[in-house]
Amino acid sequence: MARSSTAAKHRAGNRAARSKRESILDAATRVFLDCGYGDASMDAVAREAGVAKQTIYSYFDGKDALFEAIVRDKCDQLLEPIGMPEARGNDPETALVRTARRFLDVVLAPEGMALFRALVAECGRFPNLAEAFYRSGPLLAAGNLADYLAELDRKKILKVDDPLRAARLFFALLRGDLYIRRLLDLDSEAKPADVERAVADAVRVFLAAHARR
Amino acid sequence: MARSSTAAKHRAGNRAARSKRESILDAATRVFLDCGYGDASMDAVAREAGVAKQTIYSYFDGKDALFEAIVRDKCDQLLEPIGMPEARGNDPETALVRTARRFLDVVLAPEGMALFRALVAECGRFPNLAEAFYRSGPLLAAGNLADYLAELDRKKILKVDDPLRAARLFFALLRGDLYIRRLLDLDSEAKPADVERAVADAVRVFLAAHARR
DNA sequence: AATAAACTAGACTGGACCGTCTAGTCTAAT
DNA sequence: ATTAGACTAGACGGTCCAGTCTAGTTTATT
Repeated sequence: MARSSTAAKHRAGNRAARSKRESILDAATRVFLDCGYGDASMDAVAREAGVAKQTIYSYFDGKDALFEAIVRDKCDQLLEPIGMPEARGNDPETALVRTARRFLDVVLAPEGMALFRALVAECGRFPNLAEAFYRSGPLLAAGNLADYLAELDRKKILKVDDPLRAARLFFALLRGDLYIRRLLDLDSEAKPADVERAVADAVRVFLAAHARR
Repeated sequence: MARSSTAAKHRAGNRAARSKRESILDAATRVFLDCGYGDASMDAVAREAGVAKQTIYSYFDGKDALFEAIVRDKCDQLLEPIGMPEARGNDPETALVRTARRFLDVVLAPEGMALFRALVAECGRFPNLAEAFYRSGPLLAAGNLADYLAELDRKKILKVDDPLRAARLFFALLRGDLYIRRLLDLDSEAKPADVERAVADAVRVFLAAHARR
């Protein structure tokens, strides 16, 4: 273990190395999410990062590894707000509206969409990435909401027999027409008014279905 | 207009030419939907179709045109059952369950999923294909269901203020956890029991939200 | 049978791109 | 100043592939 390769040092991380690593990651994120894995070239990443191609290979093992790194990075970064449980006031409507808004803001945004499209496109090549995304995104979000719904059920505020299933249905309601159109890139951005309407619709239907009568 | 090229004759379509054209389309469908546009090679299509590569180019203008052709083909073919309006009995639950089942059978099936993944992956390169899919799939299906819901509202069986929005929400409910997991290829096939549960959940929530009280 | 069109097998061109290599430059520590 | 490690610019080998071309074979039509 006497040998200490360049790559190893980089992975450990000086200050300078970290910043170089990050600028590579930034550039790679732009290139990969813009072009997709197949059409992204390592030369383009190097150019975008203002770095020699060799430098990329001293920080990352290859194209696959770089792609994995940027996807995991963006997953952590984008899904963080979705993963956090919403403030649990006793007013379910407010909490649901906030949860829904936060979800759609991330999911419909250009970066979130590009990430998801890349994952869908490459799920055959990188099944582990798809799995990681699912766990830290949809699964975590549904779990958190389920906890809150269970609480509302205990307090007899709503009637929620199966909190996890209910949570998943709530997020499903949010993946409506707007979502499909964004996924197919038919709209380049979601208009805030449409987002607000999607939120309101989902909350209304959800509350109607789980009202205590 | 005296000239009659090979390609022109093929487009007009003998019987033999049509069958050759179809075997190319079949092979191309398999290759494109298996590998994705980028990783599919024309040599692979030729091999799979049992045809010389030149023959493909005498029937289609190039890789793009071939991809367009197979996507439009599969759209027409797969989305046909979704586009048809459901028998309109006066029992909304039965009609909704049937509609939901038909939708999920197509959408979750390997071919339907592969088509949609390809569209999502290539929507940047082929925006017109995404648009065509949207119109003959989600838009048509929602339109048909909306007509039925409007009828139910007129007959005072359900309360549906905005039939089109309601129809879209119904289909959104069907794109739940099962759908996301299939889209990311985390499950290779949907278990019938899970499909049936997704159908029942969606119908239950939808009816609760639109019940006449 | 003759002839033209359709088809096949495979070579070939031109280009893109991954990953490596070389030669030289910059930076920082001794 | 010297020296080692990090970085740059660009060339290069190898692979893959879209689309074309050639030469020969099959099919169908007259």
